Amino acid sequence: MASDRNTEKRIFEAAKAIFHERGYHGARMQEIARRAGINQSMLHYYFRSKEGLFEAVFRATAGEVLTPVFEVLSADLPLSEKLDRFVEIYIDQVSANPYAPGFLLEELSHHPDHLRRFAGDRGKVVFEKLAGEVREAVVRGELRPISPEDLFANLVALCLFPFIARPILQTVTGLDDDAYRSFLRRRKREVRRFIHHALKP
Amino acid sequence: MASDRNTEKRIFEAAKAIFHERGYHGARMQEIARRAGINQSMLHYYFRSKEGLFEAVFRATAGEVLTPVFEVLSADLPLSEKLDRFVEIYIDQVSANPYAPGFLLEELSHHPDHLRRFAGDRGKVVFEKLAGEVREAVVRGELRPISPEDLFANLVALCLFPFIARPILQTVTGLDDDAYRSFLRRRKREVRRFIHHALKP
DNA sequence: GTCTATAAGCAGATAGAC
DNA sequence: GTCTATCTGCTTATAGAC
Repeated sequence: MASDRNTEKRIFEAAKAIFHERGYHGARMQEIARRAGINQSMLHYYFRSKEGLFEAVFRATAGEVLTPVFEVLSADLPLSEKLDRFVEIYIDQVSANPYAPGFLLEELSHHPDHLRRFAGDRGKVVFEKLAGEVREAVVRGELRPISPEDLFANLVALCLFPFIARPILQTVTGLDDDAYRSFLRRRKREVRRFIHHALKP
Repeated sequence: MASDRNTEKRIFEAAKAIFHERGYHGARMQEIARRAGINQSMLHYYFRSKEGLFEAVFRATAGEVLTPVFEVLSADLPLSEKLDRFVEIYIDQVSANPYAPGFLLEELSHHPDHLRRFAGDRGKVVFEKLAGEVREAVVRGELRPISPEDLFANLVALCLFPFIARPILQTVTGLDDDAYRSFLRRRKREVRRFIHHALKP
C-alpha cells in the first residue's frame, strides 16, 4: 500500500516513546500498537520481534545522543571554546529528548557492552584527541592539573544530571514544574561558568 | 521454626540484589527464590506479592542513600566543610552500593512521586537550611554568585555520575575494569578540588 | 514454616482470510 | 499491507499436604 514507509515510521515513533518511558521490560507491544494507531501484528510484520523493535530504537537514540558529542569533540577549536560548545549543543540536544539519557543509561547498566557492539572504538578515538588537548593545556599552564577522564566525567555529569535526576531534585529542592523548567533553561550558563571557574590554573 | 527472621532476611537480601540488577519488570520471582536458596512460595509467605517485596527493597534503598545526605546537610558546620564531608560520606556510601543510585533513578523516572509518598517534606526542609547558608555565603562574598539549586545539583551530579554512567564512560575513555576502579577511588579528591575551584568568589 | 503441584492470566508471536 | 483469531510459553500467585 501507499502507507508503506508511513506505517513503519508511525510504529517506530510510538515504540520510541514507549520504550523511553517504560524501558524494555516495562514496555508492552500492545501499548505500542495502540499508540501507533494500528494492529499489534503489524509490529511483527515490520520489525519481526520486540527485541528487533527495541534494537532499532536503541540504535537511533544512541546515535542522536552521541553524534553531537563526537562532532564537537573532534572539531578543531581551542579547548575552552570546545567545552563551551559542548555544553551548548549537548544541553539543547537533551532538552529536545529529555528521556533519552535515562533510557540509554538504564539499558547500558543492564547490558554494559550493548554500546560497544556498534559504536565500536569511535568513542575511544574521539576521546583520545580530547585527552591530548587537555594534557597539553595542563602542561602549558592554561588549565589546572586534571586528568582527561575526570574532566570529561565532570563535563557530562553537569550537563546530564538535572535531566536524569529530575524527580529526586524536584522533590528535594521543592521546585514546581514551571520553576524546574526555568531552572533547566538557566543551566547552560551555570554549567559553563562552573567549568571555567573549576579549570582555572 | 527457628529460621524465622533468618529466612526473611535471606529473601530480602536476594530480592535487593536482583531488583537492583534488573529493575522491577526485569526481575523474576523465581530468580530471587533461587538466590535465597528457598522455594518460590516462601516469597509470598513473607512478602505477600512481588510489589510488596519491591516496596520493601525500595524503601530500604532510598533510606540508605538519602539518610547520610540529610544528616550531613543538616549538620552544624561551616559551608565549605559541609560540602567536603558530603563528598566524603556520599562517595563512600555509593561505593559500597554502586547499584543503588541507578536503581532509585530508574524507579523514580518511571514513578516520579514514589519518593514523596514516604520521604515527605524531609528533603525540602533539609534543603532549605542549606539554601539559606548558601545565600548568606554569597552575600558575605565567600562564594561566587550561584543559586542553591545549581550548587546542590552540581554537587550530587559530580559524586554520582561516574557510578551510574560507568558503562558509557568506560567505553569512551577506554579504561579497563582495574583502571576504572582506581579512577573511582581518586574521585573524592577530584570532586572536592573541582567544587572549591568552581565556588571561589 | 516449608514444600510440591497447579491454577489463572498475560504477553509475544503466528496463521490465515481479505 | 492490514486485519481477526488463536497458540504457546512464561510468570505470578494460591491450594493444600507435611
